[in-house]
Amino acid sequence: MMTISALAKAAGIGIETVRYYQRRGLIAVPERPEASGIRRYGRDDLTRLRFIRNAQSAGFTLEDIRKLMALDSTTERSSVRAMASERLAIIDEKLRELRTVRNALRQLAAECESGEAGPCPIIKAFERQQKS
Amino acid sequence: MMTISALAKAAGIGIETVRYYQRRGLIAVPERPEASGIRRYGRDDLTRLRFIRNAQSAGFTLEDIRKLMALDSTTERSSVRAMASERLAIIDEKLRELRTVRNALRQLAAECESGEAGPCPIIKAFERQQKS
DNA sequence: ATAGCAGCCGGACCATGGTACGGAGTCAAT
DNA sequence: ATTGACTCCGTACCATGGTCCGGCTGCTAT
Repeated sequence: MMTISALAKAAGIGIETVRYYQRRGLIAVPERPEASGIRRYGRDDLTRLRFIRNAQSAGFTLEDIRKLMALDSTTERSSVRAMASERLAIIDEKLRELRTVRNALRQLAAECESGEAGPCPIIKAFERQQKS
Repeated sequence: MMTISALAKAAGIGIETVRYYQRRGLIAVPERPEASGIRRYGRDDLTRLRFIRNAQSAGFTLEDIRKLMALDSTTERSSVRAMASERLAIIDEKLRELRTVRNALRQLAAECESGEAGPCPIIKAFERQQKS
């Protein structure tokens, strides 16, 4: 069991953020133990916080994440599948996009590297890979 | 030459967004032609708007983009290179992250697909690929 | 010449994801 | 038993990237 600051540190976020998640209903607010004002947190809380971080980098919003976690212990498989595959499609799209953009940037960096005369054609570099 | 609404439409954004970019100094506010109240926009403006969209999907903030465009016509090559390669590193990291996350989601979807008994282990699915 | 749709403009408002503040209570060490 | 560090809690504030509003002016067709 740990205090909120230990928890926040272990999860790599700020204390205020933990409290913010509590307010948003993403993590439970533990009971105060036996007439103490200080709440204690356990491994489960840490696991949930890590889940939140990972899900965030998957592009889920905090609201999505709240719903996902609510589904975790239910047998609502179809909802979970739906959210996962929807997000999967978005991620695949984002991956394609990022790869394209990376290539454009690489090109730009390369062209900017060679020769020292005149400006780098920044806007042009992006023009060449107009997407959609 | 076109009106603001034609410009916005061509760029795939809203009129208000165009005006917002003007306020932010990302695109110029054209002179009103000869005692008319209506400003006219040209291909250059469209090019700039498209550039903004592309740079945004590369993860540049509007402020970054403003700076980049300001550099476009200067000979400040080193600044451009610095911004490009910094962003490039971030994008590569993001790509790695997204790929990991995608695999976790795939796994989740797959496990959730097979069998209809019990809950899907959502939180667990992400746990397995704890990053950094 | 007048209706009615656009454009112009400043300022207010919005959602997301936090971050900071201040006053009060708690706890451990000196 | 007092100090100092930490906790709790509500509320306010912040940055980003827009979006909406209302009153005004301009333009065009009838």
